[in-house]
Amino acid sequence: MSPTTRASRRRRPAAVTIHDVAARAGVSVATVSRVLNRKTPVREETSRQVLEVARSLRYVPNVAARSLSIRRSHTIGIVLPEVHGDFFSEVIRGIDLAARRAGYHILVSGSHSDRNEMLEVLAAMRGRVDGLIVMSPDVALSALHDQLADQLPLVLLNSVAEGHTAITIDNYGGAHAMMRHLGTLGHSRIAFIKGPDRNADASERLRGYRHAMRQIGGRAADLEVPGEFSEESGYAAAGSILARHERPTAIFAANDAMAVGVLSAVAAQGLNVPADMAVVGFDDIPIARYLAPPLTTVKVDIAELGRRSFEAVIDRIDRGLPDQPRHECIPTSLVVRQSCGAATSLRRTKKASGKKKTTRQEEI
Amino acid sequence: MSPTTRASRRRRPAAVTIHDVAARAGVSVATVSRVLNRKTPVREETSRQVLEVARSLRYVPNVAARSLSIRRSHTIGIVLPEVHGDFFSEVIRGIDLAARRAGYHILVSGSHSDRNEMLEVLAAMRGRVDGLIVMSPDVALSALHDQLADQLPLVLLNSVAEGHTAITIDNYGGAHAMMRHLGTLGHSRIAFIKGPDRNADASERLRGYRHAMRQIGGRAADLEVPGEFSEESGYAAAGSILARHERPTAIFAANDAMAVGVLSAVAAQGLNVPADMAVVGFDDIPIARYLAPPLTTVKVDIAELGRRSFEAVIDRIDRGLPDQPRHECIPTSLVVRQSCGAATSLRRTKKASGKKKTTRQEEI
DNA sequence: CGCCGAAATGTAAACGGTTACATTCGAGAC
DNA sequence: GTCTCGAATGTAACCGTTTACATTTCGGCG
Repeated sequence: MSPTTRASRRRRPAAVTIHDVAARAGVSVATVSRVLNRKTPVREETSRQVLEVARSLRYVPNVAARSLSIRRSHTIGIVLPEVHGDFFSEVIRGIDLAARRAGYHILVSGSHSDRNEMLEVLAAMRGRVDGLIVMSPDVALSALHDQLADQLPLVLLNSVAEGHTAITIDNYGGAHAMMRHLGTLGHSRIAFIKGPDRNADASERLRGYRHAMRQIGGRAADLEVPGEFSEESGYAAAGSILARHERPTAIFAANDAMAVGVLSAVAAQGLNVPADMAVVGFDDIPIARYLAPPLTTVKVDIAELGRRSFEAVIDRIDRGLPDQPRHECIPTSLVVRQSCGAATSLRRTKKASGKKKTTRQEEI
Repeated sequence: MSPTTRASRRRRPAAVTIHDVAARAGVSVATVSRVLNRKTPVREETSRQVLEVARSLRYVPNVAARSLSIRRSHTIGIVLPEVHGDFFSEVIRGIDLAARRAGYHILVSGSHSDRNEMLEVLAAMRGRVDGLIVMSPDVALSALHDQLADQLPLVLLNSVAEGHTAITIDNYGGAHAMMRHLGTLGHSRIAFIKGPDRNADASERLRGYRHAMRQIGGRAADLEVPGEFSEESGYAAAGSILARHERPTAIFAANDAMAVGVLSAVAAQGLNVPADMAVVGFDDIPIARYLAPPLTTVKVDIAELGRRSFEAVIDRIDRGLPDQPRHECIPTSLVVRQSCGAATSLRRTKKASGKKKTTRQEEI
């Protein structure tokens, strides 16, 4: 029974397989496989021959068969709360870029911060991916332990949990630096619009705010207002802040989306930013510089976050898992624009370049 | 040789397979498979038994093996110019939602509108996906014909090409409706900031603008300014428009990102929107309503675009390809806010609900 | 000229499912 | 009790690779 005999036995037009290539090139499938995977010595001559036949036949290896055999899918799974929005899509982009270079694919799914949905997604990815990048700022990871415990290399994004490798943003440092900046400008009654209660980023930013407030000597608690990271919640929060009898002089929104809402609310009351009220955010979303006035904020290199997390999974995949969990922290930088009322000369401050945590950059 | 004998022969901890389940449940692998796939009659009793064992063993079918056997990956590929940004990430979200419901996964990659990169991505997806959703507003699809021609079900997003099913947005209708609206408000010297030259969306929007200008009687050509769909290019374009000696009374940016730049530029010149200059955009990105002043724009249901395109691929996958290419068009709706200077009473106009093309909705 | 060992290649057994086909089971008809 | 026939289940081939192990090839050497 020649190798070609069983071509197109069942459904479909039948694709060309490694057997077809082998037959046509007059060698065995093993040789073809070796040539294609650059393994073990194959005579130059044979190699060229095989390659040529493969190309002429438009042979494309069947990934399923390959995966089944080598037990690798060359795909990594990404589970995020959402798959849209400035932040998440930028993370995806960062990962995609790195993955592509490494010959990997990405499988993306949003969990909507819902425990069951998350479990579902995780279950569905099982077996499809060689590693997992999970971001779950809201859902307690312990709840997912069962699914995550299986021996898949895992990297946590912006959330920490014992025993797992994690990559996070320096939320605390960023918030703290922003507060120092506001302090420098003379502000001390600084209101803070918080993010969702159990969101890890949000609570770190809050921690930075509180710590700085304590240093400044303000009573932070009175000035904290709840928010949900949405423009709408920022708008609402600003409303409540502006209504205070002892009005703060600055508003620090825990993310830019809320800052956008704040700007809108402040303008709606006929007040001027930054003259009547300084407004700052966190994230440096693309439109931040185009707001009126341009928003002072904390810049986060999100794509880098994605890139690093990919490197981390790959690392664990490649050397088998048994290395201990690491924890990386991506530095942030202050971007001073006009909404904070700072003099707007172009100036760039870098502390001893290199391992700086939070750099500061001012722009026009 | 009992089925369990060959467990863990090669690498890795060895996962539990269908054979293990079969052995433990005292049935054959065929029966297990049938139970799990709800195929052909299996006795209620047996079924329960198998299900129980499977659960207790935490059995998860190996997708690679399954794919290899049934020649389906239950995954569809998505190729977009970029994977981040408001528009693209929203498309991904729409597709993800629909896909998840149907038990499908998505494989995403960005092409950066580069021909070679696109070919690469397409090649890498071959065999991994059951169908493709491709958006390539810039790259001529003919260049990709070779890769696309293979028998994979394909749906084009926002671009049309002979012989392919396509889903597009009613860019023409949306732009035209916006122009009618501006006309109603008394504008006739309306500048238009175009999108990238060979971008399909951009040229349709331009077509809508031109057609409307002809009806209004203006000489459109003078008033068209190049743009690149970025905030920055909008800013620059606005600058050149404002410098004209016979200044237009309104600026229509081909997308919201550019409109953001325009607002910023107009403000920078100390002019007021809409009093001195009406500004409108296209897309209705999330922050549009929070801009100062809130932006009048054309709303596009992007998630819906994603959803529909998914339905379309699935359709073709399920019934085998041989149905003729369809072409669907997603309607748009006018969102009147304040940047156009219209009276801002809340009013909602719907023409005979149902197959309306462009609806108009005004809001506070 | 036969022998040796390394290099090159071939053979066939996995990988873990699905499913065509064969087999067994069991209830009702006679 | 036997026969019949559909329902339930089992057997094993097949999906297309990779790769351990077996086999062949071949250049040099005694």
